[in-house]
Amino acid sequence: MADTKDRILDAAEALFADRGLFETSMRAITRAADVNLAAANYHFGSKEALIQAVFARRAEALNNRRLEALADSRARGALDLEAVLDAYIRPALEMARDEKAGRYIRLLGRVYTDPNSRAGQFLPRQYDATLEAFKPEFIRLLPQIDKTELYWRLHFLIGSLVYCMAGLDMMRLSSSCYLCDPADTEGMIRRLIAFVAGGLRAAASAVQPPIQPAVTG
Amino acid sequence: MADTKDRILDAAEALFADRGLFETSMRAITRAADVNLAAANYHFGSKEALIQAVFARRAEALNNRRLEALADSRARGALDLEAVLDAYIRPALEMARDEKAGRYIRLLGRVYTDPNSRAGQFLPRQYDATLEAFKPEFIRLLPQIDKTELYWRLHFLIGSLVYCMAGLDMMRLSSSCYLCDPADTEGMIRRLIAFVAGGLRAAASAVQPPIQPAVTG
DNA sequence: GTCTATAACTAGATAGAC
DNA sequence: GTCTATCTAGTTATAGAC
Repeated sequence: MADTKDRILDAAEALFADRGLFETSMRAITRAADVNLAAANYHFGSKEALIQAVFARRAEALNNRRLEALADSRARGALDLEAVLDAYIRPALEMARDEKAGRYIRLLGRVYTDPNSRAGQFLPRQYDATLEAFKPEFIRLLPQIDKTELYWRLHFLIGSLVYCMAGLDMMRLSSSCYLCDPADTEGMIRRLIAFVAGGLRAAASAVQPPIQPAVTG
Repeated sequence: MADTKDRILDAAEALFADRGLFETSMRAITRAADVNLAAANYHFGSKEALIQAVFARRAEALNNRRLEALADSRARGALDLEAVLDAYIRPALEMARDEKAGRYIRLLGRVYTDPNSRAGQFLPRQYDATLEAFKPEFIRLLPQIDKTELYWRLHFLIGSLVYCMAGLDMMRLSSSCYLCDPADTEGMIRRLIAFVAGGLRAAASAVQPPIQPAVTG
């Protein structure tokens, strides 16, 4: 049996992932957690603080799993591009399969594209350092790609990943995706790695400089 | 001077993009539009109906620009993978530069990862047909990629694109992206096309079948 | 730590005058 | 079509008994 604080965090995490931060009331959370409304405010102080607690609880675990995966691969000496991508992508998508932590991954995928959400203010702090730790590997493995280009590509990579995290429910968005099995985590991980590896390795010359070099307003 | 209905749509679109659907009250919208609260309900009936009207207003324009771009390229006979991607990606990201329609693109990018938002229910209907129109071209241009693999890759493509649409504000997510200029629309379009083209073309063999073929729960 | 009760406020929607 | 005023129901947060 989880104690009150954990039950509130679990219920909040699940409801936030399903309905959104703002759409979820403290009353709905405490009802789901079978806890008194006043108790939630006693433990967390405010809804805002509860939101932060929900995110803080899992961020460190995800960061650690990514950094450990990178260190493990490095220890085995086999640090090619696919291995680096695996270390970054796999922890997130495997966590998505976990019944409880999976709700956090879905939630994270949702608020990631939400710059004005309150989450947009602390998420960078929670995940920036880990991305920075991966960056030297990308630079080393893709010396032919200039840095501006590379950073754009990392941006695109994160977009694909976040979209997968946000929910495989979204696959309905295209009716034709009936062939894709959202439950096939391993297939999704491998396919995503192959896709972004291909994108990262694409010839830099494929991008011509803008037609109007610098004078554009 | 726009009439009342358009002023309400404009204000709603802007506020929805900045704060989210649920976070924006009818009062905030009518205040921004300098319109009476009751007038908004008179014209649209409910907040829900107003939300639908905001999305419906621009969806057709975006679809048409994509389909016209595809037809134009086809008419010029130069229909390679990059041209197809350009026809799909450019209309969205160029629209993002427009002062008014740009707010819709940001809004669209945000709600796209929000399957439980009310928007998640009508967005598929609004954009599915257009994606279907592009799909035969991808199949034709990438015959070596099997369909399941290809549909996954289209999913990843949409993820990258949506992330770009959602906001270049997000680039702050990684401090190192100071090199990327979010205002460089043309550069972003070309780089995104190069990236996803590389991903779509990646060797299919890069994805091995899952370790446990079919028996996994 | 947990509860009841409630304060203080905001939401969407509408009735009815003009 | 546009307004004021208001209804009903929901929200966060807290005071104070236990």
